[in-house]
Amino acid sequence: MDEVQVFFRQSGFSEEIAVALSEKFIEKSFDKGDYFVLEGKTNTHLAYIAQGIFQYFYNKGGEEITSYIAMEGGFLASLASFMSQTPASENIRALTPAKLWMISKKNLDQLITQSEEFKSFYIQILEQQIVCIDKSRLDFIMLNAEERYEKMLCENVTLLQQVPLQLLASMLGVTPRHLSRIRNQIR
Amino acid sequence: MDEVQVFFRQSGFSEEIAVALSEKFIEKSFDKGDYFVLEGKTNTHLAYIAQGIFQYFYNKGGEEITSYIAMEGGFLASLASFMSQTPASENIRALTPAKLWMISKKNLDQLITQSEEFKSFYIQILEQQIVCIDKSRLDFIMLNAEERYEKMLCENVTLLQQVPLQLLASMLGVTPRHLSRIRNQIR
DNA sequence: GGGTGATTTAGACATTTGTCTAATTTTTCC
DNA sequence: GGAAAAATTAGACAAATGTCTAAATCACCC
Repeated sequence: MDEVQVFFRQSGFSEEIAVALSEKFIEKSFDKGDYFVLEGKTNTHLAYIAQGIFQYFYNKGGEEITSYIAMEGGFLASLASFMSQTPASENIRALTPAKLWMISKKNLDQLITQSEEFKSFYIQILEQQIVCIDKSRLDFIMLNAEERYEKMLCENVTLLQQVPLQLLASMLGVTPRHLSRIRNQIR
Repeated sequence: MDEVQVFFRQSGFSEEIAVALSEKFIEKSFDKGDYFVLEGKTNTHLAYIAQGIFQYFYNKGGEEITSYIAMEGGFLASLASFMSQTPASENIRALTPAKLWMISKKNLDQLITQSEEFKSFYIQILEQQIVCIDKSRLDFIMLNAEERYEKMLCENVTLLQQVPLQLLASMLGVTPRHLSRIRNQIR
C-alpha cells in the first residue's frame, strides 16, 4: 500500500496521517472488461485510478452510450449512486488492465468525520469535480461536435491514442459516422 | 435577517448556530437586469435565491448563450470563479426583481473552518450540486432536443411560465426556430 | 387604450447529422 | 502467420437543425 501513502504525502498530509488514510484503502486489479459499477447495483466504493482507463456508459435500448472516460490519476465513482447509496443507472468498466485504490463509502464517511484535515481535502476534491463537470456540460451548450473534438484533441492526446473512436464519438455526442466526417474535414 | 435563520433552522442547525451563521449573510435586492456576476470580474459572493430568477450566460461573438437558469431556493455562483477566486468567464443577471442572501468567500471559508457542523452542511450542498450538474450534462449526451424539452416541461413548469422561450431554447442548446418546431410537434 | 418594441411562430431553403450499408484497415488470438 | 473479429472510413439518402426573413401575437408604457 506504499503508493497510496506517497499519494497522500504529495497531497500535503503528514506522514502519520498518510499512513492512517492509506490503511482504509484497498488495492484491486482489474482485467480489461471487468466492471467497477454495474447498472442496478449500488456503487459501494470510491476509487483512485492508479493505472488504466475506465469507461462510463449507459444502456439505451440495447445501445451502449459512453458518457465519460476516466484515466490514470482521476477518481472513479457513479456519483449519484455512491453519494446517496442507491442503485446506479450507469455502468463503469475497465477498457484496459487497471489498478485501483478503493475506499468504501463507510470508511470514507469515517475518515471525513474523524479527520478535520481529510474533510478539507474531500471538499477540495468535490470542488474540483464540480468545476470539471460544469465545464464539460458547458461544452455541449457552447461548442458543436467539431469544436468539441478539437478541444479533446488539444487537452487529451492519450484519449485519442488509446480509446476506440466509436467510444469517443459516443462521448462527444455524435455517431461514429459523423466523427469520421469531422476527422476527414480537419485533415 | 430572520428568514436566513429560519432557513438554517430548517436545515437542521441549532438556534444558536443558526443565528451565528445568519450573521455572516447579507441580504441584497436586485432589479430586473442587475448583474450578480460580470464576465471578467471575480465572483466574490455565494448566494441563496430567496426570491427571483437568474440567468447564467456567455458571450460568444456578441451573441448571448444561456447556460443555466436558477430559481428561488437554489444557489447562485459562477462556480469556477468563486471557488478559485479568479475572473469569471460567464455572466449572471436577474431576469426578475430578486432578493439574495449573500456570503463572501472569506466568510464562507471562515464558517467552514470554524464550524464542524457547517462544514458537513457544505459538503452536502457540494454533493447535491455535483449530482445535479452531472445529470444535466448527461441529458445533452443521452437526449435529443425534443426529449430535453419534454423533460424540462415535466420537471420545471415555472420555467416555462416565467422565462422567455428564446432563453429556454438557448439553454436547451437549440435555436428559437427549432424550439418553436418542437413545441408545434408536441401539440 | 393605443402605439411601440419584444416575443413567438413559421415558410423556404441550406447545412449538419443520422441511418444503413459495404468496403477497407487494423487488431486479436490460436 | 493467417483467419476471424473489431474498428474505421465512406457513399447515398433521410431526418434534424440552422439561417434568414416576415408575419402575427403579446407585453409594456405614457
